[in-house]
Amino acid sequence: MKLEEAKLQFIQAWGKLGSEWGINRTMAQIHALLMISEKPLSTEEIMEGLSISRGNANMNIRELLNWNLIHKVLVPGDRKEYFNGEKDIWEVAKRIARERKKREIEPVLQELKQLQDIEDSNSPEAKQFLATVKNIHGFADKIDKSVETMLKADENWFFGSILKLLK
Amino acid sequence: MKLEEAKLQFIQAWGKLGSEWGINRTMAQIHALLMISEKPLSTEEIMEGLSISRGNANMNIRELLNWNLIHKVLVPGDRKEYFNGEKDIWEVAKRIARERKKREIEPVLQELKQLQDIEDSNSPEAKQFLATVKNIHGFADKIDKSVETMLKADENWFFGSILKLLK
DNA sequence: TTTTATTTTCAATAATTACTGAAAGTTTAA
DNA sequence: TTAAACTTTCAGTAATTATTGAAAATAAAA
Repeated sequence: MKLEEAKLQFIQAWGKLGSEWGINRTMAQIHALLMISEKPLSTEEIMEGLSISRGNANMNIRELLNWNLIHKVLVPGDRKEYFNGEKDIWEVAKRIARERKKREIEPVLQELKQLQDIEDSNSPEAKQFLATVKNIHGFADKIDKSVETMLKADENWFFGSILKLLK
Repeated sequence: MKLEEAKLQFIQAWGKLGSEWGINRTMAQIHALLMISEKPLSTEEIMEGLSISRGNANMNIRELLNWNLIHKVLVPGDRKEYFNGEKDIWEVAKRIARERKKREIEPVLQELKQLQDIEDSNSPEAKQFLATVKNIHGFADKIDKSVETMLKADENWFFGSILKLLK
């Protein structure tokens, strides 16, 4: 396979994976493009590389900056902004985990806690409800703590600990 | 809070969480409804409970059956099908993990393996590309193996192993 | 059989989400 | 200043994804 072909396929695959997990396809594609580029790219180059409009490129670049998945690079003597992508996938995973924990897991934990405070908690209906909600709450809390662990750990330690269970 | 109100809020929350993670909102809501119901529900009851059409209910029920997240229950002397949901969230997590590993992680692993086989792998461009792809491939493989571990483990063992790292 | 209850399918439509492109805004250099 | 280079915004549009509802298919009962 030719390099250019492989690059395009990689970008497609990353975009597809992103969209399957609730991340905008273009955002994932820009991220992919920057991960495999040896040098930082400008907005123009990103637009060109993915055949997308300036507006689309800009919006998704901002979002990737928010997620800390790419960084702005200043090139001396050039007014344009350039961007480079984090290339260490362990870092990428940690940053995604950090964002999603904050945006999605924590609010659900919050809500589940509230839902356990219901009146007339003695009917069988209420008991079933409370049992399920408590079960999920406990689980979500463990996930939350596991993500925290992962954010503190280094890759080898983290996976080492899990994988040695496999034997 | 009243039980009925809490139930509705739970269904909303579960649907939102699902859609944030690439799972159809209605599918997640039906699953939520069945998790907190003490008795199996018919298609009619699900339609009613969520104010959705028969077609929508049917499609998503089939999909939940495929994912093994709900089960068909036969009520003697009744022609209708009833469904109940898995209420143990650890089981739910394992079943979702199993499906997504199969549908999404495995194909990506496959593809990443192919992408490493490129011609002219000596240019700096190609080296950057290969380094990133290998990095991701190795990572995805670890995730894949971790999910396998989780599928074999029981909940306490699994989380115990991770959480004790936290101290 | 024929009738009735139930489930499945799918074309049409609605809802949601993403994208474009041009105008407005901002920054730097002349 | 003014002009040029660049970035951001956002209304309009396109693309995608989800839903409806009625007809067709299937299964059980009469």
